Amino acid sequence: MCIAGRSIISVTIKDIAKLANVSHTTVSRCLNDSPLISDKTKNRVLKIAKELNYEVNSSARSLSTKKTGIIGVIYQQELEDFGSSAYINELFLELRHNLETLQLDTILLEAINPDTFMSNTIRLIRQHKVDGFLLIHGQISPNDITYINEYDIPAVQVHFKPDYLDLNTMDYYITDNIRGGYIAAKHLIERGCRKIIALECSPNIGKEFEDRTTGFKNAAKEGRLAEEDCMVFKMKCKYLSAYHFVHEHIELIRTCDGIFAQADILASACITALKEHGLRVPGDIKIVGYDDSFYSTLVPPFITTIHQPREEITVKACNRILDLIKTDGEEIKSLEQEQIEPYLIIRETT
Amino acid sequence: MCIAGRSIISVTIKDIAKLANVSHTTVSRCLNDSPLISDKTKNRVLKIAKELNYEVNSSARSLSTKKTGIIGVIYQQELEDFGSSAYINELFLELRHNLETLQLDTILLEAINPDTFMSNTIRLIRQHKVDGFLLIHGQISPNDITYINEYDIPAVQVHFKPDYLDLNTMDYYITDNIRGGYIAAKHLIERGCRKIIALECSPNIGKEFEDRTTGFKNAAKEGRLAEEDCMVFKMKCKYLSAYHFVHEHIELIRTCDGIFAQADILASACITALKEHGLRVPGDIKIVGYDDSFYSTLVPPFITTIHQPREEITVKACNRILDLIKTDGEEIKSLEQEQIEPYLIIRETT
DNA sequence: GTGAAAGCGCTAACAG
DNA sequence: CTGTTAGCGCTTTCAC
Repeated sequence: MCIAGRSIISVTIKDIAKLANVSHTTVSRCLNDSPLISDKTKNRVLKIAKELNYEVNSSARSLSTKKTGIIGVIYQQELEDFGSSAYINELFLELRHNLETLQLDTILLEAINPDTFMSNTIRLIRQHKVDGFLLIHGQISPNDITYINEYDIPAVQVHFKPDYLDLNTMDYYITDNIRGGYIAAKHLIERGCRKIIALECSPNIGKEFEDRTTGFKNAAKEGRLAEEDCMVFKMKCKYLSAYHFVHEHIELIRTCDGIFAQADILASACITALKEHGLRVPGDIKIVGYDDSFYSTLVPPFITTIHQPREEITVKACNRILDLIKTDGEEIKSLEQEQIEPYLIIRETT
Repeated sequence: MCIAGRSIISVTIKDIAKLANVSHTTVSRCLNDSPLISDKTKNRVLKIAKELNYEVNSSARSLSTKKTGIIGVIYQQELEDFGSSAYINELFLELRHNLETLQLDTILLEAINPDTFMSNTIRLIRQHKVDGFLLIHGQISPNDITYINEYDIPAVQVHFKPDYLDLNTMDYYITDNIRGGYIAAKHLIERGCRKIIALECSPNIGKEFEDRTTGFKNAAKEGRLAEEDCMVFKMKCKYLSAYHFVHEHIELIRTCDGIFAQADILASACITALKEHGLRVPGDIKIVGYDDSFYSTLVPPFITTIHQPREEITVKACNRILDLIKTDGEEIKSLEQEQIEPYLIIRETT
């Protein structure tokens, strides 16, 4: 099937114009649903467009509108380890999905090109390759942020909020980690725990884990646990770290009745290791995880955990970026900085 | 920092041309390292370009070259479950990384738009939004394949090879699953196993798992195992499936000395469940997994497994797609269809 | 309501 | 070796 000798793969508005006996300008207006055009011609043109299976040439449109319909999603290289970043990956897929719903395509990249060490963020902006950014990155470079702010590039920070920056100028949707830690500890205490260990992930990304510990301590104080009965241990967010921790501190752990693991993967490791020492969960010791990632329902007993409100975060972030792109700095946009509350999901480990 | 009153963010070749006292054509040639230009002007122009921090406007370039520098990577929606698709995700990140090394950006999408149920593949082609595709998808629609073939869109199938299609027209890099199954079983037999259970993942994507079973049986026959001593059980590729399987068939399993789990996650589940029944791995029963995903080194004992040659596959696929894009159907391209051999990694479960 | 014409930033054919 | 010119496909004034 060919139009004027050229394969159907590249139908242009001129082709449609010819068949509809109008100018290509009119076709363009029809396709963009301009109010200038009469319904009659609009319908006729759209029908032909459909018949020809027309799709806009996005380069051409971009060149003239300066919009690409593409969002750059920046992720953190170090999180490539899918084991310890299950939640981030779930987050990413949700973002991509939501963007698609909003008719936006997604370019995924690391902040830094691993070969040239140049900023991908800045490159994409200068190349006009994306309309904006979603940043799932706890340690984005200050340069990038400055650049984004200076040129007023639409961008929203998702999940992470780098604490080394003054982010007064950038939108973000993050979770309330203090609250999450608080809920977790409070739940343990309500279940009767009086001596609790918190497993804090380290290194800290932003203050994510530190905050969870803060919340944990707040609840402990509120529940009148003695200082020495709420201990905090830092470790890498890896299965083996928690696994070895349990083996190395088993005597201490035997004297405890609760563990707050700041990631489900750590909770899962604890359960396995405890089992090897003959300790029962939740009989001998109760455990609360964090994230509500797939780890929490991988092996029985399923893990009581803090649900990260990914649905809300991703939907809001995607809608927001779309807004920013559309208004494009016309109106002075107010800042959207929201901290969304996580909540407890009770399963079998408490 | 502004050039002619416009912010540095949009430096064009005309800006450079003015400063260098040449035509914009010359600038374009310099930037593209044309042999037509004298070294002297080339150096001068490039220096200025660098000073101005010039980056090409990719829409403009695309419009005129019909190349976008973007590859569409199509993944399978059902694989969103990161638990049971650890390997695919590792594969994807490697692909993205390699593409970036080749100066290609990556748009990630599902084959079908989940809202409109239209083909994303075809949309992107018609919109001229990508130069080609990498397909990590076992069940890509015949329509998409037909379209890709008909219009000669660069595309290479990675890891999967849909068996319902005549793929004589498309490049692919896949792994030899029959070989993988064979190696796994042979290793068990060499370690002294005489009664082995194979856990086959189902549903089958392509013939991936079926092939592994075929290889398994070949090795069993070669090792003179009795028919009834090499059993095959099908199950979902989920942790819990294998976990429950062990509990439900523990009496049978006690009579066995080897398990070939067709995914590391299944192997991991088996180990946990066996431990709960007091069976030791590898003492009482030996286990070989598949994929060499992060699951295989998550919990001790680390899993002996079949390494999927992801490095080779991804590098070859990315280089190939770049080739296809460059030559752009000029030369009649020969078909690249390679089946790459997986290999055994011995760890602690055998 | 519709069309003619200009322009987005780049590449490429053609001329010199 | 370099410049002039046209054109990629679309949107957007401006005129009618």
